[in-house]
Parts: sequence; C-alpha cells; structure tokens
Amino acid sequence: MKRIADSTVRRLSLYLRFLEDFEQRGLETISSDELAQRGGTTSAQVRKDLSFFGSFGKRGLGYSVPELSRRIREIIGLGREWRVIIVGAGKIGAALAQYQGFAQRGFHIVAVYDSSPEKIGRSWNSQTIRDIRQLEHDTAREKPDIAVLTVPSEAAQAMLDRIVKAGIKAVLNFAPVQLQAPPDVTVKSVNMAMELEGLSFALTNRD
Amino acid sequence: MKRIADSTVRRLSLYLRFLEDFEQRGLETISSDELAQRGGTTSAQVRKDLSFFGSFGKRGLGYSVPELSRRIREIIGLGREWRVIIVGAGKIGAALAQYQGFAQRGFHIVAVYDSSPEKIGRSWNSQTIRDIRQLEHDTAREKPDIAVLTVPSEAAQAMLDRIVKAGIKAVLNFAPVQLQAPPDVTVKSVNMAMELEGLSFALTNRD
DNA sequence: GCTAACTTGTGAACGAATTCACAAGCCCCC
DNA sequence: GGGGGCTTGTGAATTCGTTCACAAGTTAGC
Ligand SMILES: NC(=O)c1ccc[n+]([C@@H]2O[C@H](COP(=O)([O-])OP(=O)(O)OC[C@H]3O[C@@H](n4cnc5c(N)ncnc54)[C@H](O)[C@@H]3O)[C@@H](O)[C@H]2O)c1
Ligand SMILES: NC(=O)c1ccc[n+]([C@@H]2O[C@H](COP(=O)([O-])OP(=O)(O)OC[C@H]3O[C@@H](n4cnc5c(N)ncnc54)[C@H](O)[C@@H]3O)[C@@H](O)[C@H]2O)c1
Repeated sequence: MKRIADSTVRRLSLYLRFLEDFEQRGLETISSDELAQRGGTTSAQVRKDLSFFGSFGKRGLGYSVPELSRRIREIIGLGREWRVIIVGAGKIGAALAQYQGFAQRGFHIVAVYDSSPEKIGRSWNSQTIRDIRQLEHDTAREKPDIAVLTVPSEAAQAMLDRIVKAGIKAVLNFAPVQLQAPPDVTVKSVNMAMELEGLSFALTNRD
Repeated sequence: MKRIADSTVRRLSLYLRFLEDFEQRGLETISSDELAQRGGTTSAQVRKDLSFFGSFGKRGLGYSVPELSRRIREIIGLGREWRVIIVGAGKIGAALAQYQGFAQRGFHIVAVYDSSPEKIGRSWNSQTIRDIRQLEHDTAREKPDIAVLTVPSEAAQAMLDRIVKAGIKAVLNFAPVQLQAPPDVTVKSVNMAMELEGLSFALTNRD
C-alpha cells in the first residue's frame, strides 16, 4: 500500500468525529462538502483522503453516514479494543487515567505504573497503581498494545527503552524531550510547551 | 515578512531546548549538523529554518550557543512573560495549573476559572478558582495574553466565543472538537484522542 | 600570506501534499 | 427514457516544504 501521510490520518480521525455526530442525529447521507466545512478543509481534500483507501460514496448523492463511519473506523483500526498502559502516575497520568473519552473510542486502560512507594498500591477508579518493576512481567502476560508515557523528562528515554524491550510497539509520550526509538516502534509526542510557544510566535509576529 | 511554516516554528522550539541544554553544559559553539542530529532532522533543514529570520552563524565555525539561544527566544517571542488563564478547573486544568514547566518558559498562570459552585473559591497552589462570570471583567483589567481551554466539549465553542469577545487573541484548546474563531485569533488544539488513533492506524497498517 | 579543512547561507531541484477541473455516474422528474 | 442537477473520483496543475549542492566566508597551521 502507498504510504499514507500523517495529515491524512489526522483528518480521517476528524471526519469520523463528525460522522458519529451526524449518525447520532439520524442523518442518512453526507457530502464531501459538508464534511469539509465542518473540518475546515475542502471537499477535494476529503475526497482525496478517502480515495487512498477505496471509493465509498455514490456520485450525485454523497456518502452513507453509517457506512462511511464504519469504513473509516476500519481504516484507522478502531474495530477492536486497544489495551493501554500508563507509565507514570503523576498529575497528567491521573487526568488521563480518569478520562472517559478514551474508553469510548476503544482505548482501555489496563494498568498504571509508578516508581514511587507513596503511589504504588493506591487506587484510581478501579485501577490499582502498580510497581514499575512489574512492567516486564505484566507486559509478557497482559500484552498491552500502547503505552502512555507520563514520567518526568529525565526518566523518559530510559522508560521508553524498557517499554520497547518489553515488546510494546506504540507509545504516546508527554515528556517534552526528543525520544529515540527503533523504526518498528511508533512514538507520538504531545508537547504542550511547543504549542504554547507556537502561540507566542503567532502573537509576536502578527503584521 | 514571508509566511513561516508551522513546522519551522515547531523545530525552532525544539532547537531552543537543545541550545538551553548545551548552554547549561557550558558549550560555546554548535554546528547545524549537531543540532540536526539531536532533533532528528538534517543540517540543511536547520540552516534553512534559521535563514528565514537572519544569519546567525559564522562560516567555518558554527553558531554561538548563547547567541543563537537568545535569537531564537526573540524570534519565538519568549523575551517577555506571557499571562495565561485557564478556563475549566477540571482534571486536565488541574494538571496544567500545577505544572512547573510552563512558568519556566515564561508562561505564567494568572487566573483559573470554573462554572461549578463546588470549585469556585477553592485554591490550587496560590491560585483561587474564580467564577467564570468574572471572565470579561477580569480580562479587561488583567489583560491576559493566552487562554487555555479545558472545559467539556459541549461548552468549548461557547467559551471560546466569550474568550474571543473579551479580546484574547491566542487559545490552546484541549476539547476534542473543531472550533471556529475569527482569523485574528490563533487557536491551537491538543487532541489526544487523535494521537491515539494515529497509533491505532500505525499498529493496524504495518507491512 | 597561503593552503587545507570546515561550516554557513541560499538559489535550484526535488518531492510531497493540496487544489483544480472535469468526466463519469446517480437520482429525480417530466 | 431522456435531460437537468448534483456529487464523486481522480489525473493534472499548483503550491508548499525539504533536500541538494556549492560559492563564500572563517579558522588554524605552517
Ligand atoms: N502536568 C502537566 O500539565 C504537564 C504538561 C506538559 C507536560 N508534562 C510532562 O508530563 C510528564 C509528567 O508530568 P506530571 O506533571 O504528571 O509530573 P508528576 O511529577 O506529577 O508525575 C510524574 C510521576 O512519574 C513517577 N515516576 C518517576 N520516575 C518514574 C519511573 N522511572 N517509572 C515510573 N514512574 C516514575 C513519579 O513518581 C510521579 O508520580 C513530565 O515529563 C512533564 O514534563 C506535564
Ligand atoms: N482528562 C483528560 O485526560 C483529557 C484528555 C483529553 C481531552 N480532554 C478534554 O479536556 C476537557 C476537560 O477535561 P477534564 O477531564 O478536565 O474534564 P472535567 O470534567 O474534569 O473538567 C471540566 C471542568 O470544566 C468546568 N466547566 C464546565 N462548563 C464550564 C464553563 N462553561 N465555564 C467554565 N468552566 C466550566 C467543570 O465544572 C469542570 O470543572 C474536555 O473537553 C475533555 O474532553 C481531557
């Protein structure tokens, strides 16, 4: 298959959100143009994005909302449940662990780890915080798919190495550092400081 | 001035992080190649990024670490302190309000707002949560530069409209919705669900 | 002062992503 | 069953971002 741009995947994700919204409101069909308007893009962009994966619409009519919804879910890989672990039970780990939005989309938190004796053993809605030393052992048994990394920056690379060694192939990192991982492991980073600096730049450089 | 790509600004932000690290370790100069290696890019990319703003290096030698550091800070607009408010004192708002990393880079949280009577009046390290009804009044007096939006999705667009009306020109949004704002207001969104779906796609579509 | 070894800064070439533009297909109505 | 009005799907054109490649400048050593 042709390589798909990251931006395309992000937009599919966005379209899916609108489709679910439309589905709930009982709408039957939608045009590329309506989808584009919601997403702040163009109808050609929507059609091109979809065309990488097949042709799902009817000329003259548009797309069937439930069908397109199903197809995009399939493309993104949301047809199954994903097992997620959180490494680092700090403030941001807490927010994520208690967030309902992830489970709704099939991302289930199956374990939370920390290294601090003060945290280990405490419970957060139905999850007991585990000792990070159990990571390798648990992973071998429970086979999580995705790790969310929310440890301090200094510990991030070392923990990523352990996560990778334990066999996990996808990581969402919140530490504001550039991480190194082998090519078969996908690492995405959420860097809020960088976003704020983007705002600073925009405020500073307006004409 | 020529329009600067978003990707360029993000990389400048990244370079700055490395430069600060080098500065701390007392290094005097650095080449575009060293910077590139840390950032996972190429030396040509580094030089091109910088060239949009001037020429800061010495041929044959490289860049002076403290000077380049200073220049990038200036470009991004970090030469001053930014006043930030948080709208929505929930779980993610709490994590952000208590995060030290922002203040270190000049982003100071000057107020936190919520609509819930249970939250209003409570204190989070030196910040008392204020009633959202004070937003317009406070903003007129305190002139914050940036708003961080951490309210539930349903409330996000309405709150953005109020923030915009109050005169704030930059917003960092955490609600997983597509927001509409006038062109003179910069809105950046952090959408974690989208990142997780990117990982799901990567895991699903490997060869 | 001259040469060798480096490294920057930048047009030009390239490649990727977006937008254009239109033929092909579908529906509805007369 | 034919025409008009819509909307898709997709090559071609365009725009945007990255990489190449090299002249120009700097330092150090002799
Ligand atoms: N809090 C925020 O709003 C925020 C925003 C942006 C980025 N971040 C980043 O997210 C990360 C976590 O931030 P936080 O505010 O939650 O910090 P925190 O200090 O509240 O939490 C970090 C947790 O990680 C645990 N930990 C440390 N080393 C560990 C290890 N080796 N293995 C397992 N657990 C370990 C600590 O015990 C602590 O519980 C940091 O890298 C921070 O820079 C946080
Ligand atoms: N918690 C997470 O990890 C996480 C992750 C991704 C995205 N988000 C998004 O971030 C947003 C906040 O999430 P959260 O988990 O902190 O939710 P939360 O329910 O803990 O917090 C939301 C807060 O906003 C307040 N609020 C509601 N309406 C308001 C209004 N009109 N004005 C001011 N305050 C108002 C509520 O009283 C509450 O305190 C949501 O949009 C959520 O989808 C959260």
